[in-house]
Amino acid sequence: MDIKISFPDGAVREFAAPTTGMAIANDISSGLRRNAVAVKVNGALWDLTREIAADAQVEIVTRDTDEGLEVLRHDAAHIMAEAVKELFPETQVTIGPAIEDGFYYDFAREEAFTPDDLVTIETRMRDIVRRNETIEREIWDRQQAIDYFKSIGEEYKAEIITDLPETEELSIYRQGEFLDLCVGPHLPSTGILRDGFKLTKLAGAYWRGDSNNAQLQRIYGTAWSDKKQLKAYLKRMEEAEKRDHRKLGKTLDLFHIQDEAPGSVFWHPKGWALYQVVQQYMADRQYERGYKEIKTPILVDFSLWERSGHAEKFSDDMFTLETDDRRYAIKPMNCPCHVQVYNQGLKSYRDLPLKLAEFGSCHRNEMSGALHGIMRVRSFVQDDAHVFCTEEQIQSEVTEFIDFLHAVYKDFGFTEIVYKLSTRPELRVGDDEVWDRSEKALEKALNDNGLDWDLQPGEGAFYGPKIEFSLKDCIGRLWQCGTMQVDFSTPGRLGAEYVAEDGSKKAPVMLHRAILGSIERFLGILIEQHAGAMPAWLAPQQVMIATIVTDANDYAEEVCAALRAHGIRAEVDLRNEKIGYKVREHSLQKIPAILAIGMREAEEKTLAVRRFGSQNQTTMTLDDFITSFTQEVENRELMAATPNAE
RNA sequence: GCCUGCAUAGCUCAGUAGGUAGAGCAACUGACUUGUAAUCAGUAGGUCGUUGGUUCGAUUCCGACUGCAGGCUCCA
Repeated sequence: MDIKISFPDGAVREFAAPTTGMAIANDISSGLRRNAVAVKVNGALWDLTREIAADAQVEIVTRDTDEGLEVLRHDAAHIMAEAVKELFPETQVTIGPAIEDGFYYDFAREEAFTPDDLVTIETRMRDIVRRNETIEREIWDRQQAIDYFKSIGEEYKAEIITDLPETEELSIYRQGEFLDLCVGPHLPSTGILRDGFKLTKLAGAYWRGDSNNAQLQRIYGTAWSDKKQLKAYLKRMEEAEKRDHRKLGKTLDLFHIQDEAPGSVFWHPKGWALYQVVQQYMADRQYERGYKEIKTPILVDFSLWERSGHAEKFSDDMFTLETDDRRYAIKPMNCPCHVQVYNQGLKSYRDLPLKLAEFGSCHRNEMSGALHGIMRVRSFVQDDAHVFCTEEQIQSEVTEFIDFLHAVYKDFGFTEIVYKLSTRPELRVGDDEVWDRSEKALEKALNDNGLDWDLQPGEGAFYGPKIEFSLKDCIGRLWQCGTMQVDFSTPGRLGAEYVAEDGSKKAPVMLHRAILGSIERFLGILIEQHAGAMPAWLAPQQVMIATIVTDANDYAEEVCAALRAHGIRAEVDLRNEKIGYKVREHSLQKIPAILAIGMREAEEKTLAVRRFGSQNQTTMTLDDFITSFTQEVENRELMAATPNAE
């Protein structure tokens, strides 16, 4: 009997039933068969060797596609597990998925793996690939599977199966002596993985992601369709690490952190200049959009935190101190203080929405292992603001905020933003009906803006749902920056109210929101985004005036004074060095414009302008330079447009 | 906080099978007055993260602590 197989290009061909993905690929071309790793049957990923017995829509998945790579990476994880079981039979295997760029597998073993073990394991993996073991899919009975894994000491696997829904079909993949529970699909044999993989790092990971559980040993690896792709990836990572903000913070002399103040930043003149540009920019944009900037205390009596609910939920993260028989907390958040400002004087519905903003200095006693450069610190400043509004105003305020955030991120050059919506957790305050409305409001705002977003069920704050806006660092790690949180609880707890149209007193809704998140974290991402070469409007030092001969010093000073008078951040380099030396040094410092001044320029009252990223020089008058550079800064241009961008 | 690893000059790094360390750049001094990514010569610079132990002797071996890196957990 023949079955009809239709392909993505619309073609339909008949095959004798049953057939397989492998047979179909082979029938199309030997090249396709060689590159095939799986097959999509009516949209579901299947093993190449699995029988196709009825008419179907079929697509061969090749090794260089995203889905193909996922299969390869998943197989790499299984092959690693097989290698580990061969080398260290006392080890229990747990789970091992494919992840972005690679894979990992979590192992339970008394003894710790060493970096040397990684080399041994990788070598054994290559043996297994060379053996080209057949990988077979088997359907097992639930109890049989539990008994089997228990019998070989794989308690974790048995636990996984026990927790699977009864209805689930149990597929077990067999490769050589190694059997693993897995939904698949997998390669027909281990040899197909080839040699585009490498084990990268060793880490601890909690069983089922819960820090109350046992800690397992996780081995990470990366895997690609071939060795060339692997090398390209390793090269990419190496290049990306050059953009690390911690490295650039040092070489560009922006900031440092030292042992005596872990998680707190010492800002150097150039770093602080950048910091202030960003903060002032934010202050101006907020002013334009009707925010009122305030400043509240850092040290506040602990009782306020008890009333706000922070003491209960946050006390582990709070720094506290006792003096004169009073207990204080160093604020970890600004919200309770903002409510105190709101509470001064009677508010009417006509005052809403009231937007109170603060560059609030917060301190949180983050766990030592969580600290990371200036991205995750213990002392940071939030571009925090609280919008006090009525329930009816939530929707428009959230929409307005997303628009605001986009405008800001665009100015800084960020285009890739990851959106997440976190909804009601189990432990929460407020009626479900109110939660329904606020979650809907956030969801609608995301959808109205046509954004792709991920749902994080149960991840919301106890007082309300939130949207998280995350940006990626140089190696693709995600950092939450912006946030929008709906809060029905805090205003009531802290006695905030307004007089409504009907004369009754009501508690306002509070929207906690930040765009940069923390200025420290945002600057870290910003530095990595631009690889330290900041656009003119952000560059801490915008212009360096470098003299060629000492006789040009006076003119150089004159130029510097004129630039500074126009608000341009300029310095002079009068050192007795060759121009080539100065150009090299200031280029390495990634200064947007170097103005070289020799006798020619001094006599003609001109400048030789060299922009960062270009080898060219353009001679122009001081006035022309000031005009064009000022324009570039005012427009917040991301790329040097004039005078000689490459 | 947990797991693994790391800590040598201002920076980037080398080194010691246990006998108190070296390079390049930077700094300082002198010469050179220079035209777009490193001018030459000389000088100086280190309790080898802190702290216990083993040893005749520890920067090196072992332990603790602190910090950092990667990951987990947690978060802006």
